Amino acid sequence: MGACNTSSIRRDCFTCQSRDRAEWCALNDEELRLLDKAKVVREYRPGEVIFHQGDPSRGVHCFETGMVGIRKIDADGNSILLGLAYPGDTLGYRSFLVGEDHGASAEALKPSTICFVDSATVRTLLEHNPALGLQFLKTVARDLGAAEERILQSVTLSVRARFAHLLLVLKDRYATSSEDGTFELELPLARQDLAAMIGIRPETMSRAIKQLEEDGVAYFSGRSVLVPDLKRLLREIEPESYL
Amino acid sequence: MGACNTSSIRRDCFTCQSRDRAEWCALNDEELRLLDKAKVVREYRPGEVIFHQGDPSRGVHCFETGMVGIRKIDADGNSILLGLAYPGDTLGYRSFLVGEDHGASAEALKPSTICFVDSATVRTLLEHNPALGLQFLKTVARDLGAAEERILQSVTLSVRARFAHLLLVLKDRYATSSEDGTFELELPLARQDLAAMIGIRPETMSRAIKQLEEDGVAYFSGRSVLVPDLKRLLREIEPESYL
DNA sequence: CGCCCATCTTGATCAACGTCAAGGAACAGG
DNA sequence: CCTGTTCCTTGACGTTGATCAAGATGGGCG
Repeated sequence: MGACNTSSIRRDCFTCQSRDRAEWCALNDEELRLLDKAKVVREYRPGEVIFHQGDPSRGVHCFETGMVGIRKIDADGNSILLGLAYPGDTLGYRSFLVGEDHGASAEALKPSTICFVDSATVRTLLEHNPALGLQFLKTVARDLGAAEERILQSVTLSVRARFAHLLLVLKDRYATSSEDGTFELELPLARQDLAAMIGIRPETMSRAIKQLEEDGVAYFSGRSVLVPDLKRLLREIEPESYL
Repeated sequence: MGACNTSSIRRDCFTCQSRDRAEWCALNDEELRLLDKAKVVREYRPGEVIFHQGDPSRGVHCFETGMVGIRKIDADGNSILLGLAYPGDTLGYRSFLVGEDHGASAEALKPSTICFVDSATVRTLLEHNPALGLQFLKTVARDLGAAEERILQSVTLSVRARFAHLLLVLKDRYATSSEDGTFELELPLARQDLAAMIGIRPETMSRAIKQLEEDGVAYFSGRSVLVPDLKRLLREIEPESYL
């Protein structure tokens, strides 16, 4: 699609708003030019897959706008959402770095614009600019920390506590008003996917929601959630508060 | 082994056998000299802690000989073994990279020799030699892949399947004979710690062991395990084999 | 040899979660 | 407006693994 790609507007790495949030902020003009020339932009509609688990890694994906989910499936067909990705994130960098096939799938959850950069280019940039590697190092180290935390939580915490935790994470990004402890939340995910985020069945998610409502911790209606008291929610993830 | 390196003998980074297995293989002589001068060697007895979860990161630890366990505890006191570390591994690099406190503890499980390298030195080396950063990048990316795999397994697989999986992992390092499908295994861990590796209680581990014995999959006696048929064990981690 | 202590095992019980099955709600397309 | 489809909820039930409480085992040491 040459110079144009969406509704006829030129997208390039220089004006990409996501760039400063990404690892690529380490690049200088010359390197950016290389990146810009190599990238292939593509729009994805909700449900479309950016790459499949098991596919060979051919490069990395630069997330420009939208929202995508990282999904991992095991041999039995059980799947969980490993996480959500947002503009500025780089997708599929892990498989690229270790030279393995993709260990998870990425699929658009909202309409998304994502650039693809082939392995050779990324490798050139990495060798050329050490700072880029250090940026990636920080990102992947952070991700690793989060993953390890999640391993612990998935074996020690109850569904209820894990769900409370998820709500708190989503709050930071999707809470509309957070004044006196009350806040409202517009969920970016369907029930199924909420369930997949914490590795449970949709039925169990329904019941967890019902319980939280019965206990007055949170009220759900469609995709919007009302939390009347942040402290009540926080108490859900605390150890038995012996007060 | 070069200058030798056991009790009361000079240890240096040049003759360290673990070096070529580690990220530090990227260093040249000059850099090695810097590392060698900065490092502080220390012996740890089983049970001794190298660093505690929550401690600020002051640098990284280079594993020379022995065996250590990485343990993570949550607010309720539940703990799991995130993994085992061996000579050649670098410990605590994650916290160092993101500049956070240690997210887990490291404790010696066997007598171990471990060098400490302060943050300033590592930072200098990283800035000085880009290849070192790329080495770390590979390591941490690999670890992240393993962690993500484990998240999925911990929520989808049964205790039995997770235990079978653990046995297979330990097999690669500790199996004595692996000829015709039969093999024997000398476990490096006590039951408690085996349990902690897959996030279950010791009681449950006992029962899992009993079950595997009743089904003829594996026989346990103290720390040695006899697996009469590898295929039987493999079948434990497969989806319901509709054969 | 016998004792102590830690570790491991066993049993009984219970809550949590998955599974199966059925019914309801929301929504797009005709 | 109806209809099919997908998603969500609810109920009944079974299984899994945690918990609590005793015992058993085994190794180090006097």
